[in-house]
This record gives sequence, structure tokens and C-alpha cells, in this order.
Amino acid sequence: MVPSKGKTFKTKVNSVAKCLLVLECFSPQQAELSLTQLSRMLKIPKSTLLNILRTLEAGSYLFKAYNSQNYRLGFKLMELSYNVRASLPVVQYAMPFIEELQIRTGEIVYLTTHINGKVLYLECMYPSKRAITYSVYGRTQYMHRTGCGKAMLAYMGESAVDAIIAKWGLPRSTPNTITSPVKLKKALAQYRELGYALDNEEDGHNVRCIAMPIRS
Amino acid sequence: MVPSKGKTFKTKVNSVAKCLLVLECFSPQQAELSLTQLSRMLKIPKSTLLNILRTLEAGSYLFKAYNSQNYRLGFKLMELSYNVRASLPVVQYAMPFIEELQIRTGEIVYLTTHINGKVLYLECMYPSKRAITYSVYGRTQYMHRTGCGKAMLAYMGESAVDAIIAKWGLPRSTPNTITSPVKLKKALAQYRELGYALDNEEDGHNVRCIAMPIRS
DNA sequence: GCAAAATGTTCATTAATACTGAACATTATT
DNA sequence: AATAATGTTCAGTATTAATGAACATTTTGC
Repeated sequence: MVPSKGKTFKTKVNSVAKCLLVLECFSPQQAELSLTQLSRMLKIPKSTLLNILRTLEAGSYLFKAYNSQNYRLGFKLMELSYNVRASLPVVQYAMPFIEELQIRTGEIVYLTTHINGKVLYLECMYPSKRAITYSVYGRTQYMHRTGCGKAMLAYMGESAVDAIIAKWGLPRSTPNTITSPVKLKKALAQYRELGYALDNEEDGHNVRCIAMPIRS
Repeated sequence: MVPSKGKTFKTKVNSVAKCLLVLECFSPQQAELSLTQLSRMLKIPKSTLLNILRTLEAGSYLFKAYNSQNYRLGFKLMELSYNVRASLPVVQYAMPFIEELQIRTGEIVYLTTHINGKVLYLECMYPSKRAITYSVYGRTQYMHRTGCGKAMLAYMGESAVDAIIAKWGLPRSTPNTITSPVKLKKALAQYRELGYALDNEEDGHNVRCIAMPIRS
């Protein structure tokens, strides 16, 4: 369960755990990574890593960037994520409601869940006047600085909330971000009374938000 | 490269290759799979597989479906696919053109690439009147029965086209689907002359399509 | 354009551990 | 309740994943 400090997961198959960690090294900020970079990040010898990288590459989970030796996340992951989504009944069921909500309010509507203590965006619907319907599908964000995240936190046990704070901290994004555990918990209690959560420019300037939890 | 018949990839790390094959067993039609099902599909002993499944589960690449013992693809894959997309400059660059094309034609516009001999949908833009902007991002489709696929085939070498036919065949979807390699190649030659490819209800009824390749 | 540094790749050895089947536990079915 | 099917544990063994040193290649600095 708990990652043993330093090395891999220590949960069963070592080389598999390593290959998963490799995939998680990439991010929008770090779209390309070299063998040595990965080796340094994961503290795995280059020769060991190369075997893993080649296996991932053979399966289209990674590919070598054009005219560089660096690796990038491969298209196979897109294909798989389509299967995740296509088999998520929540999204299908929720779409009509999302649409109605969008039309009634004229605002952007998001559908989210949580994974590993972070908000995961599943679906969104923009006002039709807005030109580019940039897909947020798969994006993650800290829970404490979004309405959606706080709505979910409000209905978790205190120990679960503490675990998330311990894991990710409460990093600040704007002057309004709640960065104190005590204040956060007070806010959560308030949201429980209200039945919905608010975000008052806690993540982005001029971004306010109201969020309702869907329970069970 | 070529998967050795029966077992795994035979490309370097065995257990990693197996874990990748596990992920690829799932599909929208087979969203849930049990240990025994997977064991039968992959011809891997249950006890071996269980270790791999647990490792994948620990990393949120799989999870156990509520009130059943079956596995499902996990949210981590969504997260990763977001990183794939966010780091794809093509999508960013192409969006303004896609938008313009959509507005000028009033039709649905797709941006696709290819992976492993199939079409992969990257982005789409619907007419604003259309209510549900169902995301196709990550969907795959046979190349021979879509305009996009044939536009790409038209500019591949003949050996590459043959390899794709050998790999996937030319399965029929409508009476108009091209199911003969010879006819397909004639069509491709025609598209090369035209500079664009057509789809005349070859995949779905009442679905026609025109497709242009973006080269280099 | 050359030398130096950094990065990528190969390979043989071995220590580790992934794999396995048989036994047991649990759940589903009749 | 009995039976079948599926999931889980475990300890031994052989496979092979992991490794560092040597070599190849690419990039950098001058």
C-alpha cells in the first residue's frame, strides 16, 4: 500500500511497479524525458531502465520524440483511457443533467471524481458561444482549492481528509486559497450545512464556482 | 517487434509486457473482467496474474468493481492520457483551423492520427447546435472504412498498407465497405490524385465524409 | 573542427524474484 | 446443503530481471 521510501511500491511484482512509475514521471510540464533523466528521477540504473522503456515502447505506451532520443507518452494510453471512459456509466447517465444545468445557468459545468486525493475531471460542458471546447477530460487538480474538490472532501471522514492533507499539503495558488487545515475543516463543515461547496477565487483569479456532491 | 505467437511480446521485460497485455484485454464491450477470464484470455496462470493485477491495482491502473470481484480499468489511465494530449503540440496548433473549418462548413470536424494500423481520434468539433459534445478523444477505428483512415493510407507505402491489411483484415460494416485489397488500392490511388479521400457510407449508414491528410 | 563530456547501448554474470502448481478459502450455483 | 467455480495463499525452483563495466554515440565547449 504505502510506497516504501525511495524505491518502488514493494507491492508484488517489482518490474511492473517500476514501469508504472516510469509512466507517472511524465507531465504536461515534462512531456519529454531522456533515459538519464528518468534514471535519476527513479534511481534506477540506466541499463535496467532501458529494458523497461523498450518494452513500453514496443507496446506504444512510449515513443521516441522525432529528432531527439527522448521519450514521450504514447498513444496507447489515449486508447486505453477511451475504454475507461466508455465503460463509465456515470458519464452516460449524467450527461443529460449536465446539459440541462449548462443551459439553465449559462455557466461552464464540470463532472468530476477523485483519485489518490486529487480531483479528476471527467466531463465538461461549455456555453455554446464559447468557441474552443477544450477538453478537460483526465485533468487533475488539488482538492482544497476547487469547489468540486471541497464538495467531495466535505463528505469524507476526517481521517481521509487528514490523509489527503498529509499527502499533498495545501499549496497556495491565489491569496484566497485556504492553506490552513483548521480553516479548511471549518469551511467543509459549513458546506455540509449548506449542502454545496463554494470556491471564491481560491484557485484562479476571476474564477468562482459552486459545487454539489453526487453521493452513492 | 512482432508478438511471438501465443505468449507475450518477447521484447525484453516479460512481466512488464504481460501487464501491458492485461490492460489491453479491456474494451467498451468488456469493461469488467474477472481473474479467471483474464487468465484464460492471456493463458497466464491465475497465481501469476494475481500478482500483476495487484500491482496494477495499487497504482490505480485497475480497480475492483463495486460489489463484484471483477476488475476495471482505473482512473490513472485517464490522468496519463491527459498528459499525452496536453503535450501534443499538433492539437494546440490545429485547433484554430479545426474551428474555422467547422464554422465554414457547418459539419463535424475530426482530427485524427494513426496507431498500430488503426485510426486514432484526437479531437473533434461539433456544430454548436448539436447538444451533446460527446468526446471521441482516444477512440480507434479501422482505417479502410473511414475517410480519415484512407487519407492516411493513401500516403503510406504499399508495404505498410499490406501490413495493415494483414494485421486487421478489411472487416465489413456496411454494404459499401471496401473489403478487397485490390479495390482499396485503386481507391487510394484515386485519392492521391484528388488530394483528399472520401467515405461514402462505408462505415455507417447516412455517414459520408471527406478527409485531407496533414503531411509532416 | 576537435577534444571532452554526457548520454545511450551492449553484454555476461549472478543474485534476486517472478513464476508456478497444488492446497486452501471463499463465493456462486444447483 | 452440496457442488462447482472462482479467488487466494504459499514455499520451492528456475527463470530472468538487475546490474556495472566497457563500448558507442551524440552533444557540448572551446
